[in-house]
Amino acid sequence: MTPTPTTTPRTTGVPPGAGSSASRQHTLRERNLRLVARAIYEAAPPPSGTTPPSRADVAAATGLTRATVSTLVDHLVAARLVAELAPTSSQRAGRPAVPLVPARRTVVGLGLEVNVDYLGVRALDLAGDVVADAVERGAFHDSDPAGVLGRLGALAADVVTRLEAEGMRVAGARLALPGLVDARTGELEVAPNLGWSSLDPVGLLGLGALPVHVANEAKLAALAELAGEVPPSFLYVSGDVGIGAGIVVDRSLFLAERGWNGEVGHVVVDPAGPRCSCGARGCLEQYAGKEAVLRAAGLPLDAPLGALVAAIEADDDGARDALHRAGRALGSALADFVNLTGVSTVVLGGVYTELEPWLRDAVLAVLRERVLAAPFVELDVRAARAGQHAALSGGAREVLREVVADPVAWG
Amino acid sequence: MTPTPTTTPRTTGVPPGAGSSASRQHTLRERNLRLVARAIYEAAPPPSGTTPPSRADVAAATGLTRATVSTLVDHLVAARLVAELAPTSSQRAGRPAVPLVPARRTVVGLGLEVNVDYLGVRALDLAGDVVADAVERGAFHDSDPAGVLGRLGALAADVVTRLEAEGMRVAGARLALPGLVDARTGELEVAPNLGWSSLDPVGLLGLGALPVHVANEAKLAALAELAGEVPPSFLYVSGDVGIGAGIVVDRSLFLAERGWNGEVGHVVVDPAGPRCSCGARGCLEQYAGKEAVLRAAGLPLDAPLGALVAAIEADDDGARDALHRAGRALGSALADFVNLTGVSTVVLGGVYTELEPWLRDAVLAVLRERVLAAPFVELDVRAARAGQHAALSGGAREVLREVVADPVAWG
DNA sequence: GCGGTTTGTTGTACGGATGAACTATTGCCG
DNA sequence: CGGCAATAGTTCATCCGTACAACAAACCGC
Repeated sequence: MTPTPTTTPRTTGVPPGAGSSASRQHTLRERNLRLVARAIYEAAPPPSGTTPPSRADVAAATGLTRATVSTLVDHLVAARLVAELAPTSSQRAGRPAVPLVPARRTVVGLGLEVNVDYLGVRALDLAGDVVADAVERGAFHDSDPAGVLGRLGALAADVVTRLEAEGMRVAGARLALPGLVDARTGELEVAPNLGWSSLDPVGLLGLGALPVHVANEAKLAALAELAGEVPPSFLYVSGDVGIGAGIVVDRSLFLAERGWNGEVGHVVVDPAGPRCSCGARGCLEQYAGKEAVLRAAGLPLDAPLGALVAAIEADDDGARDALHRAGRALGSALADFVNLTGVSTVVLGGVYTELEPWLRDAVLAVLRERVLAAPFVELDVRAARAGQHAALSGGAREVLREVVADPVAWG
Repeated sequence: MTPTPTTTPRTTGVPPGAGSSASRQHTLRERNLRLVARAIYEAAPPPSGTTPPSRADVAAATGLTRATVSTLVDHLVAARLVAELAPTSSQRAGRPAVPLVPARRTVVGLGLEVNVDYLGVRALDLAGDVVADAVERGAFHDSDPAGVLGRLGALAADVVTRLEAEGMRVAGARLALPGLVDARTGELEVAPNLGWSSLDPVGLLGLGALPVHVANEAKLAALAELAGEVPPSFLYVSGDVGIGAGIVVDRSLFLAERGWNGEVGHVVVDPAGPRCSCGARGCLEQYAGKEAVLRAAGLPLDAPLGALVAAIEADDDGARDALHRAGRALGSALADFVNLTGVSTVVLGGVYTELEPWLRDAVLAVLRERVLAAPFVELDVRAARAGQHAALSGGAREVLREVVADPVAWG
């Protein structure tokens, strides 16, 4: 009866993206390559006392045969993702093992960042070494996105050409921005402190073919903590003018929907409190934001953080008290955070890192009072350990994590 | 030099559980079996108008060859996980397809629950049909765990023997409890409304070899929503005396660390508010808990929910106002929840389901004010659709999800 | 009833992991 | 100093699961 006898698109009943994709033979190889790469990489950094693993060690750890591991490792070595050290004759009998370590200065990841008072580029190699670092101070409050991102792009391009001249391959880049970034599209919705909104930062960088992903600054900074010893899951809270957070679960970022989580700065501490820029009343930001703390301590809003530390160390009771009250408010909001996410470790980043000695007790005390599971878990509050401009390191690290997760793409 | 020449345990440098395990040939088959099973199962339920997929449809959807899909489907049919319908001669040319559907009454999952006023067992088959349902009312406030769980175990054992007599296999069970359950060990730390603490519920059930996992009631109830049409990620908030929640991300439960998340009942709404049983002040429970709402509406604390609904429908301004205020408080706590998790859909469960018509506007209004990403996402607040005793269905469903995820174990 | 069409099956080829040898290189001990 | 035990890494035949292509089966329309 239908006049058009064309092939009618049938409703098959199977939804299109139902689950992951089909596994073929080469999927197997990819997965095992990843397994071997991870075994080598995760063995490397913190317990530096131990010898790097050999092919046989990797075989034992992964459950693969020595034969299989051998061919896989050969691939990784050929791809310059893994390097062999000189066979160190151990004190044991038998043929000496060939230690396998992450390759140095072969493949690098790039971390980019624009924040209120600086922009920068950092490159890490697979061993975690900083092979390039370029930070420019500036005042980017209410700045021009095209100009600033163009400048950052030029800086990054310089770094890339220099590294490539030295024979390294740049695997990709992560751009950290202090705002709401759509984890799916990579577009920036709004960055209040920069005065930016609704733009595509990757295009403005002008970095050509280099794959660049964009993310929120606090979230990339959270990933930088993974370079050291941390529990597999933690909340990274970054204090600045605003207060952002990254949720790390099993060593990877929690990004439901579009990744707009961790907005701890606008958790209500007191509905009768002062009005916040977001329109609500009594947001945490009004108690524990950088400006709120400086004001409470009787310091000018543009005072450097060192001034606050100096005041405390000079036994300024006002300053100490300001931090104590900020810590209680922070604890209150973090109690909600912990109650809602079930993650029991809090890492204090941003300006909180330096202030941690005077914040920690108050935060922890409130957490102990208010977290329901407190009797059954070990609550932990600690300072971040990733150093200056953590988002740069975290971003670069994340690029390399992808390389290790899919070594085939880099063979 | 060491006096004992035994093999010294070497420090290999590779951490033991580094990543997943090795992929062998049969891993490939397992993964593809899962893929095929999912394609068939996910195609089945909601768009019932469409024809079930054929082998060729599954091949097209998964990217596998028709040949491969054929052998895999044959396995699933032999394992009685999938059934073939009669080849329906469609109106198209060509050999008629054999529609593939989830098998009925072959493998079933069991949902168990003990709550304050009832205990029950429910069995679902792979098609989602209820094949057994046994609920007993009771008053289990401050009850004896061994007695109550023993009774539930006996009830479950009856169901199991009856179903097995009919030729079905019981794949496992999930026990829902209104308290803090350790997602790793399955132990119950505390269930205030039952007066239980520090016990191993699985042992007290006495169900022998049947694999039973334990989980929080709200979390299993959340999973029941997946039977209908829901977004892949949502917050399920279950109102009762206490207020619990389940966080569903990409159609599976978010369970960081020990799964102690979603404690939205103790988010602070007002630090100057009334004291809560948890020790803090102004917890959401004091504003939007069942008893708080009844009290505010001028009803006795043990009044049935219907009384509140009746009062509202009789234009009782006090009752309507009580719900409006509860909705505002709920909205405030949920705004924190949404800001912290980034999940923008809220499903109202428990007593909130029935009250949703009078809660929704207030909740949504506060969310629109307070969620930072509100301008960029579609916030949604809706009533649960899973029906009575959702945790029973959610638990049973979860068992079956595991069966489908690893069909090899049931071949 | 015959070509066209779609479904499902059969046989061959190929890629990748395995396990059992085998080689390589050391320490230990007589 | 030479044989032996021990450990690391490699080689090769085999197995397993998927792809590809050809084929059989069952329908449509004309």
